[in-house]
Amino acid sequence: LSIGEVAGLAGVTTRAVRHYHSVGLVPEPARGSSGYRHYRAEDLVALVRVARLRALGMPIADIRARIATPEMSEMTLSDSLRSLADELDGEIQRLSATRDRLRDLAGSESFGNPADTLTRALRARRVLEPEQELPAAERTAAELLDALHPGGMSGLVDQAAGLLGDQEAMTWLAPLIERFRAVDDRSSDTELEVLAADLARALPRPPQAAPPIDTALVDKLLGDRLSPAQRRLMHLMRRAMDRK
Amino acid sequence: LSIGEVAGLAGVTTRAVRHYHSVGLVPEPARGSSGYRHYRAEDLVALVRVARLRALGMPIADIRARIATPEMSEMTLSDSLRSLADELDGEIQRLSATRDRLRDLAGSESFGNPADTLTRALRARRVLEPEQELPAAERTAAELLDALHPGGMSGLVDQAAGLLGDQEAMTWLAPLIERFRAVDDRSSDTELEVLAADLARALPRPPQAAPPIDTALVDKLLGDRLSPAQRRLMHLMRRAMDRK
DNA sequence: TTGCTCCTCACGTCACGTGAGGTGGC
DNA sequence: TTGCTCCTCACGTCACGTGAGGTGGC
Repeated sequence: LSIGEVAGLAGVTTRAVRHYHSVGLVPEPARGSSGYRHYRAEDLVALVRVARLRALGMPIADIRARIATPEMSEMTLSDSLRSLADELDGEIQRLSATRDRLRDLAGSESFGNPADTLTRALRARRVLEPEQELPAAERTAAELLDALHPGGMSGLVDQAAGLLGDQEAMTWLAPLIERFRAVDDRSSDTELEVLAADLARALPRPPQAAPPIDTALVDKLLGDRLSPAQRRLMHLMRRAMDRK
Repeated sequence: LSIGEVAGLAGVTTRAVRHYHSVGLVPEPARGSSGYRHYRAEDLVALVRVARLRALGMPIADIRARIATPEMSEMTLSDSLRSLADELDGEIQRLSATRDRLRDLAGSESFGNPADTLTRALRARRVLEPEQELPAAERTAAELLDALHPGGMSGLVDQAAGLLGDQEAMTWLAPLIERFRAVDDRSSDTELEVLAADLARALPRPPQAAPPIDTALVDKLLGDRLSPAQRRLMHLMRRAMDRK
């Protein structure tokens, strides 16, 4: 038989057959005067054995080990088939989880647009007027928050939904947002400390679910984005939150 | 931020970050005097965007296409997420099927031992005596049949179970097997023709489920294994079966 | 001063796929 | 004589992993 014929019978390509020869999985058959490989029954049997295991997902190294020690008992073969099945179980679970998240994200319409997502959320809560846009600095902040939060902006919005949905909370949160936006270098230390304390009291403690992000990194990121006064305010707030 | 810091925040390795730079997925950030990359908020945002899509299984080429045309609508993004999910569905199905076959084979104890499987089957049907071994030539034939049959030897045995399990059939099948084994070069053409006709009448038509194997290939394989008389017998049988 | 992180090549991974350039077989 | 199959390099795939050999930063 020619290489194309045995390949067809084994259900693999000729390239795969040559590959198995080159790595020693299947011995080279005899050659004719033209250099063509001539396969006999044993050669086909050896090839099909390998092709079957490959089709089941067994790596070449494992197949080689099995061929090197043909006295390996059936028990051991059953065991390795079972362990391949177990590995597949794990992979199927991972893929299923990813698929479910993909379907969620495809339906949520908020993936990859953190600023728009936040704008919509704030408008729905009347923190922004229907036609009012988010200030540029806060759009950047939204993208950063989205990047740092494992669940992205929609996860953040979900997490903050309790606060944003609470009408009573909004009556005192809105003025705080105004005061935060008004901070500049002319704000006095006393003002900053009072605002920091007020904000720390008002804001919910971040749930431990989100892995803690090194505050030094956040500081580095925001360093060139905030005014010195805002940076001092953030530090005061963080200290106040930590004591909480 | 350093490359290690952004990599940690994005949940990837530093090598992956450099790779994204080298293929143009994430722009190179500014460098310090020491040659170190210095990442700012935008750089982190760009990196996390890519890392999220990669974690969802989107190929780099697709991510690049999406970045090249940022005006691509949310609809299109939802669509590609959905199509990724659909691809995963297919892969999950394939993996589940393979896993099930692995579990079957692990339990069947007959994978990879066609001759032993056939010996057991024949002993159970009393075609072989309990201690009688399969003749060497028939062991080879069993391995070849196993290799050529898509379901392997256990599939073949299952397929032949109806015939082997039928006590009445065995009463006339056993003598036919004896007559087949006795064929040699002294057998006359008439004898061969009669035996071929008898065998063709007795054997079940192979079910069409098994993909037909080119008879010329089988002939090549058996050419050096059978005596000329046996080859003639096979040809006569095949002709008789085809007419059936 | 000692680790630790960073830098840039550049080869390795895994199981073949895919030409490139040439020759034998029906 | 014309396709078709076969032959042997040898690079390509995919997304990085892994040293190798060297230097800056805390």
